[in-house]
Amino acid sequence: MDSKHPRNPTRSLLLNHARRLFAERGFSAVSMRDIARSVGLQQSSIYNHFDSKQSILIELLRGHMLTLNQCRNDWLSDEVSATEQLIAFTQFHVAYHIDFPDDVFIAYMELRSLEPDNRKALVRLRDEYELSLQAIVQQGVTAGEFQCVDVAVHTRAIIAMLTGVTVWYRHDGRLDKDTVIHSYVTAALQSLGIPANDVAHQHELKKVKHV
Amino acid sequence: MDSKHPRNPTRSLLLNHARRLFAERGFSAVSMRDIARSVGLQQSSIYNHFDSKQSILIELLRGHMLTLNQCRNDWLSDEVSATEQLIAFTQFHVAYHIDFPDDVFIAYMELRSLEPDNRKALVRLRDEYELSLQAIVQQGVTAGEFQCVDVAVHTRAIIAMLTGVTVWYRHDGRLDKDTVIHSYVTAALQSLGIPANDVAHQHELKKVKHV
DNA sequence: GTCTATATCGAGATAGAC
DNA sequence: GTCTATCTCGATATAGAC
Repeated sequence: MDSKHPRNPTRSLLLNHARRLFAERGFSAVSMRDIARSVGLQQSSIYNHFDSKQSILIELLRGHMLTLNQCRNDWLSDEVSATEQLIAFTQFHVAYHIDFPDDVFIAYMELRSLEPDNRKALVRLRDEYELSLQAIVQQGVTAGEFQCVDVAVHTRAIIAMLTGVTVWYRHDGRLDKDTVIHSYVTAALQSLGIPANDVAHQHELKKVKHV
Repeated sequence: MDSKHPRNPTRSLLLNHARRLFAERGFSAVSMRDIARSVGLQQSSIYNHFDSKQSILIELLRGHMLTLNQCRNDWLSDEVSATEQLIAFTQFHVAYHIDFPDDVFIAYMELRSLEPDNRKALVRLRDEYELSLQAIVQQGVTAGEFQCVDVAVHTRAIIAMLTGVTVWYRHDGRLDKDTVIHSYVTAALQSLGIPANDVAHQHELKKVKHV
């Protein structure tokens, strides 16, 4: 059935509008009528493209999680120091979260709206992502580059700190994207005991390499 | 009407169960029947204690926000250095968030479920709390104790970092509450450029004073 | 103050014409 | 592939007996 092909334009439109609505109001508070009307269709027409409301959510969450891991792997290389890896991770994470805040918000809030099997698969992808940062932190602690009380707690602390950018960042706000990223890179590195002078130095190196 | 007095036991029971259900499934996904059945009542009996579903949410959110600000004011004194204030704030914030994760989660997620007027009043209380941390960070930067790129961004970064404890902390987990708090105090201070040795020292001082 | 019964509405999903 | 019409269910809220 061609209508269920990922590149069907009506289907893509529905996905994009559902993403925005789910992020704004929450999955349970959005009706199929809301989604249909936002793209100028009748409610029943959605079922030509998706099996159910839940299947729309699953596709949004799977797409986000897979893309996040894929982009992370493309961006990072593991042939550098833990400090350089942390800088690269932070730059990637904040930039991605600034660009796709709706996906991030839905992934954070609506995993519970999934049936158990679907939820488990997505939690695995989320854990994979978080553990990739934990490996960096552990490597830095082992090498004596980083100082922290507990690697697992500190990893979660950094992830939460960076992800919070989605709550307040606005494209027309006081600070531009690069400044915001620089702020978070400094905060993340300093949180692990890297002095501010070294931060500025390393950060600059990384920016020349990757941006 | 006595049934709507705050200390009515059935009313308190309803509030407590609604809090747990809203945190687990989200406001929109919980029905009045769910709340009533969880305390052994019929659905219509709730209306003897609350005017509407929305009024239950308002009472939970208002209670949380007022208590949070009140407890913070009781805990902190502003006659010490910015570093000492930050330690006290972090200890309070993490401890409170460990103790009342459901309130925190609902406050984060369900402000959007409120009608505009009610939402505005609560956003004001939330901002008041966040600005109290921003004042500490600003004081530390001005005094040369703290290093950061942008005070507002770094304040939000710290709040998000600390609040994240609600996502993963379990009372029967690997780490006890004091160790978790110590981890976050270290992370917060280091993020502002305070060296780890000083952190251990100051933190100990603070613990002796307050615990 | 709790109950049963009911009103009114909107939800997700399906059937079948075009 | 979209439409209209409809099914079935459960939602919030109210009325009135006890």
